[in-house]
Amino acid sequence: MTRTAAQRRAEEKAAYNAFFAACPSRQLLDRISDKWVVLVLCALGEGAEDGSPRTLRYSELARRIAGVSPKMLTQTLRSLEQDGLVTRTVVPTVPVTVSYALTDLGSSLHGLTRSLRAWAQDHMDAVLAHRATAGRAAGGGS
Amino acid sequence: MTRTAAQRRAEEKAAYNAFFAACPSRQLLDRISDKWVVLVLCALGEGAEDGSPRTLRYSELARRIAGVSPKMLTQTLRSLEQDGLVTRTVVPTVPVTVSYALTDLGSSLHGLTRSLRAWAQDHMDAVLAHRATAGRAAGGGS
DNA sequence: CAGCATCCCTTCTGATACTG
DNA sequence: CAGTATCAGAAGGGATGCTG
Repeated sequence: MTRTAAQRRAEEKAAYNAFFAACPSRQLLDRISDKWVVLVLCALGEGAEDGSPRTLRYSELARRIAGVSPKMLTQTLRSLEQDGLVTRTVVPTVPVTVSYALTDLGSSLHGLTRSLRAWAQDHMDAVLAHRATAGRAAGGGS
Repeated sequence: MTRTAAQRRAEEKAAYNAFFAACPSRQLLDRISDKWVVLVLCALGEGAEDGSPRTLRYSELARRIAGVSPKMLTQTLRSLEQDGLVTRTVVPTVPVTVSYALTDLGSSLHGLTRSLRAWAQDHMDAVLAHRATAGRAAGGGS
């Protein structure tokens, strides 16, 4: 059981492994593997590569991400805020104004979510084609 | 790259856009934004960059992805097979043997899932730190 | 070994309605 | 505008038992 400090450090460095059920990274993976998370990060990150924060208001996000209910949008934003991926800024104007923006951490994930969205759009036809042929290859079908 | 505004409009209109609720790519995005999908693709794709298919048996997958129930594993594999991301090969040995492997389509997504898993593992500490400070920011920290 | 079927509980998610 | 609260239905997901 005796381990050197170097060994222990190396172990801690590779400590997180999403293949392990008990690993916290599994939960994190579950969180970011979410339709709304991907779309929110995509919306907030679009056009922000140049460094401009691209802050979006709550209603702007809701408009951009068609079909999202206020509940899910709020829930998603809250979890992202808690995890340090987005910032929430409240401006106490008369009709209160709330704007959201990506943090550096969020930006680092945005690239992936954008690719994910792009993949879904780019390969939609291929998947659709496969679904159409699937199931009839086995001769099954009543 | 010179495109008229009309051409660009037509192109955007025709393309899949996950921001639209009715767009099929929204459903596809929802499908691939799944914990088990990510882990299965990660498991099947590991070490397959050189072209070796890296086929895994059902039980091997189950062992690798700790904590997955047979139900979820089968369900995930079926959906991936239907969408043309993995192939399912049955070898009629006495104890029947079933192996799974990524298709080209699946391989194209594997890079993203691997990055996703890596992101979760790499930024776990940062997220954990943020969660710890979240909520107590208003009352000062300890 | 590799599933499928079933039960059953939990979580998620989407309307709807209401508030500061 | 930017949420919050509540409810009901849908889906997720585990445990168990059973096949080929």
